[in-house]
Amino acid sequence: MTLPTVHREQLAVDVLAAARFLLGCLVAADTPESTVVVRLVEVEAYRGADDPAAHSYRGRTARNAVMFGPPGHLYVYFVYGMHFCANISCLPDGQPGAVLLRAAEVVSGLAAARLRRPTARSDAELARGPARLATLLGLRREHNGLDLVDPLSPVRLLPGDPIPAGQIRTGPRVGVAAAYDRPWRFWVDGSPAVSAYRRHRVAGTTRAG
DNA sequence: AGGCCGATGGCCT
DNA sequence: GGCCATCGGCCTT
Repeated sequence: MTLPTVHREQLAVDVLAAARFLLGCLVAADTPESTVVVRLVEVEAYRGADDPAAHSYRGRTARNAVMFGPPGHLYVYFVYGMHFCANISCLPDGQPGAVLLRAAEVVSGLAAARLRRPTARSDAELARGPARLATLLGLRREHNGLDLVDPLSPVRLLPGDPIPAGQIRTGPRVGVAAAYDRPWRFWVDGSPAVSAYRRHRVAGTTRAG
């Protein structure tokens, strides 16, 4: 028998189409004890070529190199000195783009998930927010570049039940200052795991001393 | 329910 | 040196 798989060419598409495609897909992450599986319910699209908010907008660097590579790979970055966030590369090899994984619902491995996110006060909070989701899946620097389409990978992207188009909502990306009005955030209407919209923090509020 | 703020380090100018 | 694709705690409505 063969397990259902996501095909790389399904991600070799524009970031907006890839974002819609990824809603409802599953991500499976192995732990030593078990496997945690989540269902994606909120994502954001970032396109290197013409999107000032994308990490790849100003060209290729060591950090954003995965965004320029083949689709279906994990782009993990470190932000605010303490959090990791995870993206899936898309667009054909050579064209920079990625979809940020913002929120998910736990499908299986709930006990392991709760251990990884002990501060969550409800199961809906386990993976509500990109850093929380990365923590739940155990994603860190060493997972950067991982091939999510490889069935032998410790973190895998799997197809889920498709989300009916009428259940997909769009709006501006959370916490993004550049190109703040682009409705490139996509989420599943009614999911309790979808994070609330927050505008980016206004500049000039940090104090010296 | 929503705003404000501190923590904390890598990346880029 | 400033800016972050954030979170959690504390405060005010």
